[in-house]
Amino acid sequence: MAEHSSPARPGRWRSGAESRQRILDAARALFRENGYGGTTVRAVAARADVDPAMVFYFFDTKKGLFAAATEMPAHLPPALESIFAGGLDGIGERVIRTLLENMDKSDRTPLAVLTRSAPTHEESEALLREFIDREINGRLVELLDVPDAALRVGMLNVQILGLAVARYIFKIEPIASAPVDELVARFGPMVQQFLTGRSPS
Amino acid sequence: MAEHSSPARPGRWRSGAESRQRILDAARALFRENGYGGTTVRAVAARADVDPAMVFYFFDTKKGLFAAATEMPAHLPPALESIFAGGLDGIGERVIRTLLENMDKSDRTPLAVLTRSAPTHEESEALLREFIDREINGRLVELLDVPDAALRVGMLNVQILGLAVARYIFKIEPIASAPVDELVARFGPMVQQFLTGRSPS
DNA sequence: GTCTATAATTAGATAGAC
DNA sequence: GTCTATCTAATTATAGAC
Repeated sequence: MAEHSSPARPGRWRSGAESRQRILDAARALFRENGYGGTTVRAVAARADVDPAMVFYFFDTKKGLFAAATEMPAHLPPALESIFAGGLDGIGERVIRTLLENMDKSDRTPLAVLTRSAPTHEESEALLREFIDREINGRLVELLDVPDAALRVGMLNVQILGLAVARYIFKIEPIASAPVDELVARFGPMVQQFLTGRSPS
Repeated sequence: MAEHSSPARPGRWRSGAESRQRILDAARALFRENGYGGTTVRAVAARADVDPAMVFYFFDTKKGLFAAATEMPAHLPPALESIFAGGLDGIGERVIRTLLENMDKSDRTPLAVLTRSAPTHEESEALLREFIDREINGRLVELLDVPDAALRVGMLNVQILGLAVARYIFKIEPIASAPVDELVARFGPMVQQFLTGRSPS
C-alpha cells in the first residue's frame, strides 16, 4: 500500500493510467472477497483512493468494471504453453505446479474472482467455462487421444477447481498453507495416473 | 410448483408454516444463483409469492434469512454415518457416492449455496469450514491414524469442493452430466488410494 | 483527468390496518 | 398472518465545473 509518491512532474500527481490500474486492483480484491453484488463502486473507489465518478469515467458501468477486472492475466497463457510443450510425460506435475505457482503470486486469480462473483449466473458460467475449455481442455483432449479423454480431462478440472476453492477461497487447512512442492508431490502423480493410466472400465 | 391447493379450512388459504417454507425455498435458490449481495429480500418475496414484509416477519433481517436458508439439511448427517460405519475398507467409493447422491437430489446443496454466497467473507469461511471439519475431517483423521492424515483428508476436501463446483455450480462437462456410477468408479478408487495407500514421501 | 453535486432508483426495514 | 404504505439510507449513474 504505497502512498502517492511519484517524484516526477509536480502538479500532476497521478496519471490516468495509474488511477485506472489502482481501480482495477481494488475491484479485483473486492469482487473476490464480496462477490459482484456485495461490491459497490463506491467501495472500489474508496479502496483505490479515487473519486467514485472516476470509475464510471474509465469503465462506464459497474458491469464494464467487472469485465475489465476479470480479464485473464496476460502472463498465464505463456505459462500454459510450457505445460503442453513437454508432451504427456510428467504433465500431471507440470499442470499442478503451473497452476499453483501462478495463483499463489497472482493478484488476479481469475478463478477465485469468478467462482465468487459474477453479474449473473450465466455470465459467470460462460466466462470460466470458456477459458478452461479453450486454454486447457481442448488441447488436452487432443493430446490424450483416447475414447474417454473428456472424462479424464473433466477429472483434472475437478482438481483445478477444488484446489482453487480450498486453497484460495475457503483456505481449508492444510491445503491452504501447504508448500507448492508438497501439493505437487501429492497431486501430480495422481493426475498423471488418471490422465495417462489405463481406463478403469 | 404446486399452486395453493389446501382443501381444508376454507378462508385460510395459506398457513404460516407454508409461507415460511416457500420463502426458504426461494431464498436458497436465489442465494445459490446470485450470492448474498446479489439477492434482494424483495426478489425472494416475489419468487415465493409473498409480501416482502413477511420475510422480515419470519426472519427479522436479511442475515437471519440467510442463516436459516443455509442451515445444513437434516438428512445429510445420517448419510454421513453410513460412510464411516464401514470402516476404511471401500470408504473412497462410499464418500463419493454419498456426496453425489445427496447433492443430486437436494434442493439445499449447502455446499453450492455457501460457495457462491455469504454475507461476508469471514462468515462464509467459518460456516463451511466448521461443517466440513466437524462432520468429515475430524472423524476421518482419527480413523486414518497416520502422520500425514491431515494432508490426505485435505486432498479429499479438494475432491469434494471440486466436484461440487464443477458439477453443480459451473456445470462443466462431462462432469455435470456424468452418471453417479461413472464418477464413483473414477473418483472412488483414486480417493481410496490417497487416503489409505502408502505415503509418497 | 479529476472532482462536486445531485438525479433517479432501489435496497433493507418498520408501523400499523385488517 | 398478511398486506399497504412509507421511511431512511445507500446505490448506480449523470452533468458539469475546474
